[in-house]
Amino acid sequence: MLTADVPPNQSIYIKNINEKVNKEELKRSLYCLFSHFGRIHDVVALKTPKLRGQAWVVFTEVTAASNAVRQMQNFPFYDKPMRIQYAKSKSDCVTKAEGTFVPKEKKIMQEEKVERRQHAEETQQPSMPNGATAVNGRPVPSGQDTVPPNNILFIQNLPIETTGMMLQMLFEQYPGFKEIRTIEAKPGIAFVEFGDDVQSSMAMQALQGFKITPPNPMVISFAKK
DNA sequence: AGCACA
Repeated sequence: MLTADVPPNQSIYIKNINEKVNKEELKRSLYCLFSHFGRIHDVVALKTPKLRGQAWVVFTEVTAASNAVRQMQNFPFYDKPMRIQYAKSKSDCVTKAEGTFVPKEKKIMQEEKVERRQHAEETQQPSMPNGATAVNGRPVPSGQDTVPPNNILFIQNLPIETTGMMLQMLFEQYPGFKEIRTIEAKPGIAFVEFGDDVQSSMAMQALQGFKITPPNPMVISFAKK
């Protein structure tokens, strides 16, 4: 009832998105924010008059989409609560993959005013900053991630000789970085605070699996509230 | 509020 009567779909439809955020940044943020639920096939966002403030995130699994719809419902994203539903139809990237794609001959190009008020980037695929789709060669898990997003990250599996300074060097390059917190009594773990959940997610995605020393790929998750 | 992908 809450999520409208749209049948499950591997693509989710998100609305009530802050329209001021730049399209490419939006796609990157969505990718980061939702990649914890499973592998993402594509993120679609348009800034046309009809479509701004909305976006689609295409998962490879319906179950990932289901978890995303439930867990991220009303998530404060750029100061506005996300409203998430299943998409009404399959995404083109999906039908293309399964060979059932049909080009739209119905709709002729009637509304083509490519709004390029900003830079004309053409990076279509929301690739990750470090190109990582897996941590340590393992696929990104999707089940254990029931911890909701948090502006504070929990870092594990650090070599015991890691210093706060070393961590700061790594994390301060990401927007919104606030501080590193280590615990004397507990080497090997740390907390890293960011301004908000979106920023912490970006850093997590970028540094997930990063090795300060070869045998110690970082394991980053959201801290529990 | 608004369901597209060229």
